[in-house]
Amino acid sequence: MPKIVDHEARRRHLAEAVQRLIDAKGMDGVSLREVAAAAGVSMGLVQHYFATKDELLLAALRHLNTRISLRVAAAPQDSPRALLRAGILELLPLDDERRFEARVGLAFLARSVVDAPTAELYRTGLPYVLAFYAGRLAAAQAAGEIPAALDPAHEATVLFAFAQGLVHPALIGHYSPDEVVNAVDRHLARLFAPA
Amino acid sequence: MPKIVDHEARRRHLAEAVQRLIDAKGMDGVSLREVAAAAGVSMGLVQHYFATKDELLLAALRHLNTRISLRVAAAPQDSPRALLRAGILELLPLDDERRFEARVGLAFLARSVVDAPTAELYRTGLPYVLAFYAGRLAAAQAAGEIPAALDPAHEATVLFAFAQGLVHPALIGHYSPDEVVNAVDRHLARLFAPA
DNA sequence: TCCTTCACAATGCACTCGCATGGTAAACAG
DNA sequence: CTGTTTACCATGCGAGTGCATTGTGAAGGA
Repeated sequence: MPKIVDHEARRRHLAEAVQRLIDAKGMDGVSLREVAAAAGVSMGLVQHYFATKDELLLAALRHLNTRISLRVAAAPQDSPRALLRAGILELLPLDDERRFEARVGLAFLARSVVDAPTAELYRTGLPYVLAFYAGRLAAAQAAGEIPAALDPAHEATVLFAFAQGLVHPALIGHYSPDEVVNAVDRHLARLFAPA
Repeated sequence: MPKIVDHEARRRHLAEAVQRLIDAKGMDGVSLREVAAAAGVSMGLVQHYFATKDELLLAALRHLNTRISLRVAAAPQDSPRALLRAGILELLPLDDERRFEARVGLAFLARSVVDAPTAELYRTGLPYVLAFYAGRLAAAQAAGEIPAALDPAHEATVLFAFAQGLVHPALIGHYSPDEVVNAVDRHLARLFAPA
């Protein structure tokens, strides 16, 4: 047996280099050579771990998704409302880290329109995201914090779409982070208003 | 004076070819050669009307914006509510034409993250779009169709972000056109509910 | 010791890219 | 007619692309 290497660590390292490149130059600023340079490795290594560029990009997207998911999962589980709020704010470019993720994420969103495997990733992931929101909404409903007449699934759709729709205006500077948080809080306040 | 040519017509023709290419292959599927081929002209002509590729892409985005704006402006001016609804549905991929526009628009949205001139276009355009929604909401308020306690500017933000957030899930097939329309109508119905 | 296997590295290839260059044809002014 | 201006076309260049190929060194099993 030859050298022992942590494959997953290498792949993560490369995926992060890809994300940094997308953040800096956009999706078409990503070339195998630049990825290798950004990761501080040779181009041969990149090819060793990813057979094609498509695989590399897909891995970068998966890595992004798991990072965000982990952060949401690590949010304090206090009240359904707080968890819901945290789950929304994690998607919005409120600080450097989330701004980075939002920029990269938007590039992949656009890619998914013309790349079937990328679209498939979103298509399978979306139900889980919506179920998360709907679940918190239903829990709040059970606790009597939200009118029972509301449909959690529909409210989850509105909430998620609303949050997603805030991303781009925030990225180009139309809304400040404070304005984004305020907009979200006003929306939540209305949901959690007494019937 | 040499040959007389309709410059704007030529530029529009090229801009539409660019949009078709973006729809088919995404933003990085656009090359000067392919644009020329898609437009049925020589590559030299493309260069004659656009000094750089960036200019060409920017023209394609402007052309897209004016097309959508014209359609919204042509909507029946019945009630504020109907106009508001029409103004939202025009942005959503409910039929082939709007689906085409949404796909192209999303590509430019992603580009605006890394291309300053593109971002500038969105940044200057957004206030007008939001003002359109806020204006219709205020009119409905004046007519007593919407609770006076609501803030038109905030509701415009929510409405527009919500609509924008529906675009991508609809594009990848998570929501059918009917589901999209229903979601919008449910949101509107709540706004227009008696206080 | 040999030999296989894995982990890379280096190079080369065929292709595409945006753009610059240089030419030609047509239309009108003089 | 000549000259100038505009509208194009064809070609070429240098740079960069993804990927295939080949080579090399190290780590263990037999």
